[in-house]
Amino acid sequence: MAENYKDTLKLPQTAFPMRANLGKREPARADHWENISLYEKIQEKNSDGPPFVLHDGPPFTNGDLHLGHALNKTLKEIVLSYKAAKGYRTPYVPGWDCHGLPIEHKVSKELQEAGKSLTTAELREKCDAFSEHWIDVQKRQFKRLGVLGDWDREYKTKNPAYEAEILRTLASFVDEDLVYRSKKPVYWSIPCETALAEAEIEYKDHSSPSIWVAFDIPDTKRFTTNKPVSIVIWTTTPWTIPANLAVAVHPRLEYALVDAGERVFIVAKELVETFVSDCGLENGVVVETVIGESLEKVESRHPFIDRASPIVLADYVTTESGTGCVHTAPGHGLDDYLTGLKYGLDIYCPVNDKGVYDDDGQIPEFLIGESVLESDRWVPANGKVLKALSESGALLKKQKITHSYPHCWRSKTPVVFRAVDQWFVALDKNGKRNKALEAIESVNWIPDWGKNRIRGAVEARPDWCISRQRSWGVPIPAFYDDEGRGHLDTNVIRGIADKIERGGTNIWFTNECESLLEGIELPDAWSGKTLTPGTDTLDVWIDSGSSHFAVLKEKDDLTWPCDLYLEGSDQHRGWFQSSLWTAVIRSGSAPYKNILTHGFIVNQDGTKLSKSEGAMTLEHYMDKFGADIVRLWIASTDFRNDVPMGDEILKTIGDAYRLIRNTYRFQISNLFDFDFEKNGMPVQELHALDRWALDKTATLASACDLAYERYEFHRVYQLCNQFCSVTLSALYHDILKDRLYTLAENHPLRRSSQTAIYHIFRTLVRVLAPVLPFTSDEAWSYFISNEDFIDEPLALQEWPSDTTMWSDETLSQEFTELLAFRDLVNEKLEGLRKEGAIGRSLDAFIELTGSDDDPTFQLLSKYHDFLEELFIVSQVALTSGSGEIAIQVTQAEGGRCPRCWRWFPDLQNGVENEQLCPRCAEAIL
RNA sequence: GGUCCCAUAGCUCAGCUGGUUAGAGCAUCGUGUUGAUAACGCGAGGGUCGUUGGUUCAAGUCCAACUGGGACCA
Repeated sequence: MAENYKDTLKLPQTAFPMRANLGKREPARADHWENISLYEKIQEKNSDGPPFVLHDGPPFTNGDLHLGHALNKTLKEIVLSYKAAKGYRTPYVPGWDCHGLPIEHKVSKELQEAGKSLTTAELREKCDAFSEHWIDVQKRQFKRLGVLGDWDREYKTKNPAYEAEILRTLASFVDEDLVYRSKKPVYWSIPCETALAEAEIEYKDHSSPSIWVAFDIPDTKRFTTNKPVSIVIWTTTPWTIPANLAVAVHPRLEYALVDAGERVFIVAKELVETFVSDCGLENGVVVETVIGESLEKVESRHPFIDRASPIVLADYVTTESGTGCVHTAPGHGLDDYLTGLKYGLDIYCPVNDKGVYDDDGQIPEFLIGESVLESDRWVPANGKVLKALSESGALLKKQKITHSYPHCWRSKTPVVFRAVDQWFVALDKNGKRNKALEAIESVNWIPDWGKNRIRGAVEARPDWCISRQRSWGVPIPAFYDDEGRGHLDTNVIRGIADKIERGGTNIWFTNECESLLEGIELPDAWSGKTLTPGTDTLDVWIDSGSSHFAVLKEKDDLTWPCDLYLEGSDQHRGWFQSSLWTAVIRSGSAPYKNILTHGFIVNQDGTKLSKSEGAMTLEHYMDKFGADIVRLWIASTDFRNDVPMGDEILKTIGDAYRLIRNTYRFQISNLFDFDFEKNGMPVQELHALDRWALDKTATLASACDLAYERYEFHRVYQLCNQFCSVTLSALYHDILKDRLYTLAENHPLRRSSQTAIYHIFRTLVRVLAPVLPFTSDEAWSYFISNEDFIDEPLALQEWPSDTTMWSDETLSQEFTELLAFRDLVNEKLEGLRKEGAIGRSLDAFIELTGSDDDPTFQLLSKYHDFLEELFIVSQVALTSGSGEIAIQVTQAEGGRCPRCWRWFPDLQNGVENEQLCPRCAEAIL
């Protein structure tokens, strides 16, 4: 019976499951790797290899990982895994970015909702715990993703030793005399007496006065009119008028002089009509127009303070509302501030922490002590300013306006914008900016446009504001005297850094001044002063920007500069830049040799990920699809551009994954009775088909090698995908089935093919391991011992090196031709199949007629004995003739061998009287 | 609004320094097989290379503008 013959076949056997069940099974493998200290073993294996140091950009520790994290970390992992396979020593110290507003904000909010109010030190404890919690979570999720690293030596920006290094970076800035104190406007909550960050602002509707104010221009001779001329501004914050230092116009806008009878007003030409009607100047007539540019530096006078208010140019001026002439108070607006810097204006802010006007010698007496806190009712400051404007004849019109206005998230009151003293780093001093630009040149930027991007960022960056009025960060060890002047000293910073290294930054918030400074030599200039420690913290970009000092220079096995930073392209302005500045200032050169950037995850249609999709955690994807699927998806895209994600893409990746998995499985299962030591054959002795397959494998390995080298992982994906589906599944494996299943166990052809499969598997699994570590390692375990886990995981295997010996150019060309001919045969077979004459190709007989002079026919003749296998048919006859090669396909005649299913002319075909073909008869002896 | 980046079949990618009818895999459709079987084979259809101009004997490939998308900044 036929079934009995099936039992005599060498059918594939393996315990390697067809169904991956990755979501469930991967965690065990990740655990296994950890249990056997795989990372350490890899390091040990390559301990004498050349170093390749990738410095990890630390993720922020405030939530579950999402796909963006996976993208970044997987790319790093692929690089390192490949480099390790190539014999490089690849120490990898993962890091965590712990300080910062989002955490402080979240924690504060929770405390507020619980009705608790804590001291700064207590708040910081909570932030620390919050951050620590997410470090644990994220670490677990990264390990689940298959990220191998030195997790025991991870770095945290909140570690005391790290914090000390941050302060030493600051000290190096002070050494170079780059740090200075100046004002800059920030959002300010008056009831809370604190600065607010963008994230702490809530926008709500608010009713404000809306006023038109005329600033007289004394020099009327420059205009054709001889009436008094005023330039008109429009504002909704009357209380900032006392701080007005300029009026901004757009350089390329046209401005009109509107004659309203007794006076002439300047407003943007486009807005004349609305201005005239808003201010009820019915008789207004345009008598002259000038271009904005020509008004630059023309002097106007402050309406009630004896002070010039020059006209300045600014690109941000629009004609969407107002008059096209913008009231400019550098101490009360960011645009105004930048314009102020540009024109060398004072960053003037007469409003103190409590939101009232200080007596600074300029503020009119009637305003001193008045609060500028906005409310929907009477605001004393606004009222008195309006009164003064009105009395001086500058107030053309006032009305109420309701608009969206920033409010404090905590006190729910309107916030003000006010300049407060900040610490800055002068970036142009001592040629630092040029140094930074030079350092950029020494770095290899991938893709190359990255250089332009960071160059633009470095060139355009204003002086670095490094102070924040926050709690969850590294304190700036500045001391303030009785007059409020801030003092920073390099010795003191270093002394404090040493203390913080031992006791953590909390000492700054808990210890008394004396104990902080105890044992530290103070500069002479500080003597005799009563000092108070400041409460500002450092910009967190100094935190992460100091990582190369705190990590690369602190650990002996790492290098400074390192070989590679690999982050999203947004870091050109962020971490790449902050790291560059700290390195250039403190060490004179860039901390990295190569910068590789990736794009961002977008929807399949190319649009930004919506909130709900973006909020989907990495764990969700790993549980549902598997880490290897996530990783394969990442490898499948050209990550230098946007990385699309969607259901269709996930499905495609799933299909590609199954193709690879089944390829592994087919190979493993057909080696069940193969022992390379005993049954392996020398490559030269292998059958041509097998040598061809090895040639293809060699090509694949070298192409993938190059692709990895160039960080073009999508090429690895494409190459392997095509290799599995075309070279193997459709050709090599399909042809091999007959040999492997039906020939006698030790038949040379069978062993030849098994030898090739053995080599191919070892190569393929190694090539794909950086992308698919779980599945590749799983397959490797089954390949080695037919068990799920082994002690020598795949990651300890070297990159395949014997592949170059498999190349065979002549054979490759011959096969290219044979395979092209095979396509023609297949077309014919399909025709016969459509007619219903045959089912499987094995049912066919092929007669080829061609000229003996025809090179293709000669080639076919050379491989005559192999053609049946190549075409997977029962018989192939070659007949000499003339002209083009004719392909005659007919149904095979005679009988079908019940064991191998091939047809033989002299075989009886009948269930009753079964008869085997000679080959099979021999095989089952 | 500014700077930078991207744009080739339904999807993911090739297409080098411009040169014959633009390629691959997957997906789709049809079909065979049931000895890789929640697997595998065979065949077929599918793109005016985002749009519009320009340079050139010749452009997916160079230039410009525009459109759409993304990153950063404002």
